Amino acid sequence: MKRTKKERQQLLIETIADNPFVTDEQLAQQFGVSVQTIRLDRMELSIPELRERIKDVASKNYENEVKSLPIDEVIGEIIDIELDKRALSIFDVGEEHVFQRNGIARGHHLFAQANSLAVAVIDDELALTVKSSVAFVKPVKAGDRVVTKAVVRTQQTEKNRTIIDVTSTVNNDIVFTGEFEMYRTKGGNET
Amino acid sequence: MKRTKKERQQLLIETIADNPFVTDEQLAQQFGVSVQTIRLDRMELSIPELRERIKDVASKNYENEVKSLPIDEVIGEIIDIELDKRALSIFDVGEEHVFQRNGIARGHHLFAQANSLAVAVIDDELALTVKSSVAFVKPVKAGDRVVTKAVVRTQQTEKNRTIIDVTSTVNNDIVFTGEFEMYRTKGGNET
DNA sequence: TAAGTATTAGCACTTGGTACTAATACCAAT
DNA sequence: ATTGGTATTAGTACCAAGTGCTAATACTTA
Repeated sequence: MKRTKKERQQLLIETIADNPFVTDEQLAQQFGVSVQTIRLDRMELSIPELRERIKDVASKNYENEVKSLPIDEVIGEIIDIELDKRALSIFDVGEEHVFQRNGIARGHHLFAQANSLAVAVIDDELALTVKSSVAFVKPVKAGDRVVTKAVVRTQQTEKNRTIIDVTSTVNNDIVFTGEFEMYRTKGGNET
Repeated sequence: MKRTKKERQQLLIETIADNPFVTDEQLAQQFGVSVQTIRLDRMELSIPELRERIKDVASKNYENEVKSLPIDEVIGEIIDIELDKRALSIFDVGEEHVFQRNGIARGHHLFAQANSLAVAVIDDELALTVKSSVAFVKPVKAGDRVVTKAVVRTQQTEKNRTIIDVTSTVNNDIVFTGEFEMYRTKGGNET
């Protein structure tokens, strides 16, 4: 037994906070108690039911969501895209993206923006990064607006592979360049 | 009547895109048709039901908020480190790190773990990634535990530069390799 | 007028719950 | 041991917002 209702309820709070998408049934199993117990716990703690929790999360986002991500799964905001040709995204660097010590953006955020864009520009159901070479040319600071451009290379090295050149700039200064070799399911030069 | 199914369906798409929180019943009323008609329309257009739509919005948020790339100093947990020599971290891949479509981890999470580790292993106040070449050798799935090892190359190419080789494995299978060229303020071969 | 599409109706069933009642278990104190 | 109080479990009826299916009706148009 997990000992004392109290402990269980504490755990319940944390579990749900951590993942609001969990059902009573899953919780019951996880804690080795009945579904009813979970329900009672939720009532005592006034934790709403799954659907309400989800709705909360959804509507919370929804307020600032409309502009944030028209296209799924992208770091940064895509502002222009021509599938299989080029794409452009912007990413505003915040305090949370930089090293406290020196205020310089962590490389992986720039990489993430570039990688996301490379995935997005490919007109395919499945695109995966196979290899990539990148250079962090100049430091990027909090407050900078990084404009990233991905250009699909026309000639293909081999079937199912596409090379994408990515360049990121801040105020027209190049801060990052990268070459991404992507795998795709469909060929990628016809259709 | 709103004329032609087609027009109604177009409107339906827009209405739902604009506000995913609307029920079939509300839509039916708004368009002056029956609930069944709305359902048929949704099916033809493959628009999911209210709850699914909300869940989508919610999880989209959830990803952007919590997981896109956590602010944390290090992506993954460092379990062993010898400064300027080697470091080891583990990273448990969750549903939130993968493409919904195919369950494969997004490249930038693996990159982030590797990059973080490369930064961490350097015994310096300031370490920045200058260049990096990486290869995503095998797909990583949700539930996988990625063990990443960073090894500092002994010979230096030039002053203030250090090369780090990073290898990530899942169950001893290599899934990712990378070479990171790091900038550091202090020399880097003494002390 | 007959065929074909579009629309509506109705019913059984599903998920993940609420609300409520009743039974049982457990632990302690008198 | 009996009583009491809390904790837990079980079971029922019900709800929202659907899916899936069948069948009937309406609208159009050749």
